[in-house]
Amino acid sequence: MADDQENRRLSGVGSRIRKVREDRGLSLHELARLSGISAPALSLIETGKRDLRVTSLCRIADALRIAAGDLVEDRPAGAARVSKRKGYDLGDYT
Amino acid sequence: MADDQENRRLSGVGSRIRKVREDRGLSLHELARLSGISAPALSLIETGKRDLRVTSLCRIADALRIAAGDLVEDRPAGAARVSKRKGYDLGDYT
DNA sequence: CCCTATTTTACCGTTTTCGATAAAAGACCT
DNA sequence: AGGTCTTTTATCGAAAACGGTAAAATAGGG
Repeated sequence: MADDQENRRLSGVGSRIRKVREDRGLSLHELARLSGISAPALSLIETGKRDLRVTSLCRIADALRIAAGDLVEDRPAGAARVSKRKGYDLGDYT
Repeated sequence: MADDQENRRLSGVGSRIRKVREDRGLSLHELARLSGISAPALSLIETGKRDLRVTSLCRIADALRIAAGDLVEDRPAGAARVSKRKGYDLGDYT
């Protein structure tokens, strides 16, 4: 762990959460009440210092009324999302 | 915990992982090697018995070459995804 | 400056993930 | 029947999440 790539992932998740929360005009304490996750824990999550569990992610997403998938990746609101794949052409997989 | 809604969520995540893995023709052991998550752990995850961490979800998604967000929610491959938002009109938030 | 609200950080105790390993259970084939 | 591959389940120990609480920072407003 302390992997650099994973840190970036968690930071991305955290900043996305923070962004939406601030858009909603919510404080950490309010989001804590809505999501059932304590404010200190939320702080760690939003700053990318905690590797949260999937159910926690979903609780936060529900509280923010956003799709949980939109928190784990940068997904421009109305993105087209074509080509998830059709005929899998994945390289080596060795 | 043992919340019913969360169990459904985890089951959904697990079955989505399993589906993609089988589409790729991978065994649990192979996915374990690709993702760095042990086969027993993967078994628990795919059967919805474990609340995995976000970084684990991402490692699995990377190994399967799929977007991590597509694992946490049912997102029909080429879905339009309109209207994630426009002007937030969320009800009470009390 | 003081006061208040918000956020961050630290500590503690409980719970849970996770890898490793092993064993049990299935599935499929000859 | 055996054999092999796959999946599930169990147990163990380490690491980490999480809530709670409390204490520091960090803002903003008067």
